[in-house]
Amino acid sequence: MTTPGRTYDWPRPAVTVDVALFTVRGSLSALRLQVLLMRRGEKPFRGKWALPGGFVREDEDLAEAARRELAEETGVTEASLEQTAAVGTPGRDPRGHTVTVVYVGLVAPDRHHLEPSGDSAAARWFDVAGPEPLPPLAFDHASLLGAALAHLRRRVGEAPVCFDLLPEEFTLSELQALLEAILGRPLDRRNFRRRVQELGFLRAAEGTRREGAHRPARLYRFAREEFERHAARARALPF
Amino acid sequence: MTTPGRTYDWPRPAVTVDVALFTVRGSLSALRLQVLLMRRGEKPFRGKWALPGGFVREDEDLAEAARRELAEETGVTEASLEQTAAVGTPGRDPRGHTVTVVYVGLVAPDRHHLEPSGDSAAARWFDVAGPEPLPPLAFDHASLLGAALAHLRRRVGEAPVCFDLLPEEFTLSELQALLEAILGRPLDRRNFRRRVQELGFLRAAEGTRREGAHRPARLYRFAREEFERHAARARALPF
DNA sequence: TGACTTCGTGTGGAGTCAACACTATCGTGA
DNA sequence: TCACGATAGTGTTGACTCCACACGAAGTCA
Repeated sequence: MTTPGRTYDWPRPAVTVDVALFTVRGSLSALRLQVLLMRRGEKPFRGKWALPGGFVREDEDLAEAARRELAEETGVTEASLEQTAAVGTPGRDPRGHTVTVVYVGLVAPDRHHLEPSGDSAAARWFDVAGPEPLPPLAFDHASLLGAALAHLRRRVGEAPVCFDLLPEEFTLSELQALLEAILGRPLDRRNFRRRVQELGFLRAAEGTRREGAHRPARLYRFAREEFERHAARARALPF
Repeated sequence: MTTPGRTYDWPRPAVTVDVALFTVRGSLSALRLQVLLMRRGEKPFRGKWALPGGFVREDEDLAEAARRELAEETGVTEASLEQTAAVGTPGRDPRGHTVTVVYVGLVAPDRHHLEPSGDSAAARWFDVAGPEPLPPLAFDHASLLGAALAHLRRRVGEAPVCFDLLPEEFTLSELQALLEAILGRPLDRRNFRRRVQELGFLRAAEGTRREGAHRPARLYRFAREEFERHAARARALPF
């Protein structure tokens, strides 16, 4: 903030945003955490997979740029994004000095259609932890992805981000399976149920869900107003 | 990361770094947390106080830019900086669209001399929480400062950042006073002493420090090698 | 030598956390 | 229709962690 003149005309680093967008997919008993990658259609790294993202436009907010790039490249429009970090290591982009701001987001698997468009040849979901490893990524995106995933896992216990991934009414088993998929480890069922119910922003809904040859499950809704009221109580969930 | 051509020539946002540098100053019984501000010598906001910072140069790493700007503007060279967040709200800089990456750091009050130079008219330490409030800050720096302080307070229990602020040998009372100043609240003395000693990377040094008409205090050193070995044990201190 | 100041130390009670197993309810198929 | 399989739903206990709290020790100074 110390330029002598009115404007600053020296060579500037470029500014990009990259989005690590996660979803969960699969049957309740085998939910898999997935990340959205795009196959690059242009140089550099043509043909390699990368996080969706792109250049920030003049007079565009960072979060807005992240949303725009995500929508343009993948058709995903309704994702709540959170900033992870900014990275500007020289040499990370062969086209020139580039500072990227990484965002992380979560979307429901059924609330979006992949519509790769424009200069993006293809967009695909990849299992984060599966039998086959992620493909090699362009730029330093492997490292960005790792940081984004760590951020998501730290964050998912602190805020009700995950309720966006569930239908309006859901069962506690669904909620638990969702968190297990994100965290990548199993949770104790009784402890889990006790805690989330003590939080006080789950409202029992009418009816149950019959979904197989077994006892039906109670349905719940996320009571957003209760959550906002008792935001003080919403200290980190110990997951 | 989707430019069609080799380079990207559209108007770019400028990239700056800003540093919220904190120190503690005062007598042991009344340490005050202070932040380093500069009085701007140029438009815009000439005459207002602001965080030190400036434009990132071509092919310069973000952290390196933060260190350079800090050194150029204030003469402070040995500060370990940590990234807080990136902010790029349109309109936050009247000169044009500017994305800033905020760093937070801590320095010992006696290990630096303020050497405002170049285009900086003045640099001064201000009490963060004192009888007189901070002056109005340029740009959105008040908000950046708040976020940086929150980051520091979250972080100070997780890593031994604060040992940089102490002399080679220090007493537990000094360490406690330091943390109290940073956190802005008192800590229970016995709990504090028990915890830090259980961490296992304080090594008792020879001798004591006589500093008044009372019982002298044992001296300790920070055993960095022990810390690195038992980094696993270095889970968050419950401060 | 008495007063003052900070140093240094341990326990008990409350709350939190993880581990753990059985009954309830439904569908299915013999 | 009855036995089986599969998931839903529910409490307790022990270990650990956290916080609150008070008094003797060791030095200086008047």
